[in-house]
Order: sequence, then structure tokens, then C-alpha cells
Amino acid sequence: MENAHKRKKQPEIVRRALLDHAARLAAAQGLAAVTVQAVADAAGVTKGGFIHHFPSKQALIDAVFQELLDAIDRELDERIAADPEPYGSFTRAYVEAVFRVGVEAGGGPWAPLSILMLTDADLRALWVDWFQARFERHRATDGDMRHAVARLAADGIWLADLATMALPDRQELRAELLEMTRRPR
Amino acid sequence: MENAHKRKKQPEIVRRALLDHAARLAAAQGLAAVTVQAVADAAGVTKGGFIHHFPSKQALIDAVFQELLDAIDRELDERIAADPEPYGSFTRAYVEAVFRVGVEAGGGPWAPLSILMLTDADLRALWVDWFQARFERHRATDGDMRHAVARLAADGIWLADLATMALPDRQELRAELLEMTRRPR
DNA sequence: TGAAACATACCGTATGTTTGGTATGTTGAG
DNA sequence: CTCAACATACCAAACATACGGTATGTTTCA
Repeated sequence: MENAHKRKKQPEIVRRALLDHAARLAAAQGLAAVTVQAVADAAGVTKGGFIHHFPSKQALIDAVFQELLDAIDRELDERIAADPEPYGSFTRAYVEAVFRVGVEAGGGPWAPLSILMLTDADLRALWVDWFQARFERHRATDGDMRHAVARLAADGIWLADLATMALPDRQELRAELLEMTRRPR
Repeated sequence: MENAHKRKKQPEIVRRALLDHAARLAAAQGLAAVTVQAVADAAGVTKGGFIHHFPSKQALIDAVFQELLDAIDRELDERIAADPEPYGSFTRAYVEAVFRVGVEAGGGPWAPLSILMLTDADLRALWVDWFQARFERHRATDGDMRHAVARLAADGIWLADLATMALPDRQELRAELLEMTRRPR
């Protein structure tokens, strides 16, 4: 993507590249590595070009975060819709989504999102708001203490993944957490 | 602590202040806010004074991290020693230590330690090593999957605390996790 | 008096942002 | 249809700031 000056203009492509590379950089090397210069370089654009698409660095970060949040939102919706049993369906979707990360190459939306929210206090607040609102919708089916424990453990898992910490057998762990979402007999 | 130049010199006090304020800053505003200047100011000292006690910023960060790790290590030892039942004692200590944070004012060692290890990759590695070694000592009593789940949930809890996320009734949650550390009947 | 415990002044660098310009696309009046 | 007027999409450079670190001076204490 060299010399954008003399090529056909493709603002959507550039904008997308900026968002993607920012997320990638954050996941790979932390938020500190997400500098305007680095992102611009990765997207094949100068700092000026960067600032044309996003008025500030924070604006880009916010946009990335919002996109990731939306992606997770959609993923949860899909999983819940595909689940025949309403009871605990939200928690199951949450757990499954987290476990998907370890499998996927890019790590899905979770990896960069984790980094961002752990580093930036404002984004953390956004995450909290999002989760509260989301959980409110599922309180009837996922309000049990066991569900809360399962989700908290899931959080612990992506935290462990983030730190590349060794974990007990993933499949067994996954089964255990999913079992907690079922109605106790 | 103004004008350290003309007051009685108290190196231990200053050194302590540097460590404490660094931890406090990290917990409150992230590792990015822990600049040499900010820490020095908070401790009522100039950059020169800072550098006299710690040869570099990283040296301070490392010292803070090591101190927090030691503090947690001791806390776990004490709790385990006071626990009459060996089975699951490490996990119980871990869970209880995490729950103490929400109660304590400063947030205990966990808050700053979390921020540090989540932001700094090298410190993360140190944490992982520490935990591996620590866990190895307790594999016999705390090797069950239920123990792992309880600890992961505990991690999720201090993460929630970090983000000041609302949680279900803490006492009930604590009881649930502790129950998971007991021998299944 | 000498060393420890600071303070002051300064440097190089990296970063986010601003500015001023240029090339490309779009639109609407005649 | 066309061409002037405008808007969009960039580039290149300069700028201001904040950072970590160094070098050197000054005060206090044993």
C-alpha cells in the first residue's frame, strides 16, 4: 500500500486497515505498542492520513473497542439463539465464547479487547456497562450463583490465556463449567 | 514532605514512600501513570532523589512487584498454616486472600500487582513462574478440577473488583467457592 | 571530612497533534 | 456533456510535550 497519494482512493479500506492493525498490535504487544506511528505504518499511511480518519488516537482506540464489543455481542446472540435450553444459555454462550479463543489463531475479538480494557480504565468502565446491560437481559435465565461462578471462572480463563499460563485440561475444564450452567438435579 | 533538602534525612522513609506511591499509582491509574516524575512528586522527592534509591524506573517497578509477590506468598502461607484441613487448603487460602481485597481499603497487594502483571509482559512471566512453583507444592492437596475452577473464579473476582464491576452477594459467592474446595461427598 | 541523601539542570528521544499543502473524487449549473 | 467549484483523502513537516536518564551541584549526617 505504498504511496496512497497517487493511487485510487479507498477510504473504507484504509479505515479498516487502521482498525485491524490497531487491534492486532494491541493483542500482540500491548496497548503501549499501539502508537499513531505504528498503526499508520502498518496500514500503509502517514500520521496525517491516520488523523484524517480518526481525530485522535483515543478515537481509534474507542472505535476498535466498540467494534470488538459488538462482535462479542453478536457472537453471544448467535450462540444463545442456537441453544434449545433457555436456562443458563447466556452463561453457556459466554463460556463457549471464551473457550473459542484458545483454539482460534487470531484469538478472536477477546484478545485485543482484553488488553484494551485491562490497560485503559475508561474502556473498562465501558465494558462494565456493557456487561451489566447484557446481564440484565438474562437475569431470569442466568441469575443463579452457579452461573455467576461459571462466568467468573471463564474470566479467569481468558486471563490465564492472556498470561499464557498453564491450565488443567481444557476440554475437561470446559465440560465442568458447562455442567455448572445446567439445572441442578 | 516538602523540600527534603532541608529536613532530616530519612532514606528508609523515602524509599518506602517511593514503593508505596508507585503501587498506589499503578492501581489507581494504570502502569502508564507510573512515571518517574509522578512517583517522585508523590513521594515528595525530585527525580534525582528517585534515582538515588532506584537506578532506573524498571528497578522500582520490579521491586514493587517482588514485594507484592512476597506479601501474597506470606499471606497464603499463614492461611494454609492456620487451616486444619490440608485438602484444598491452598485454594481456600487463594480464595480468601482475593476476597479480602474487596474489604480492605487500599485493595491489598492484589490490585497493583494485577495491573503490573497485566501490563508488563516480563512481570507476567514472573507471576506465571511464581504460580507454577507455588502450585506444584500443593498439587497433592489442590490438584482437583474443582479447585482449579475455584481459583479461576477467584481470578475473575479480582478482575471484577479491578473494574469495579457489580457482583452477586459476596458472602454467598465466597461460601460457594469455599464449598468447592471441600472434599465432595 | 567524607560519604550518603538528596536537588538542579540538562539531553535525546518518542509521542500525539497541528498545519499547510496536494492530488483525487464528486456535484451541479449552464 | 463539461467544467468550474467544492469536498474528500491523503502526505510531509513542524511542533509541543513528556518521558527516562545523566551529570553535577548542594546539604546533611556520622
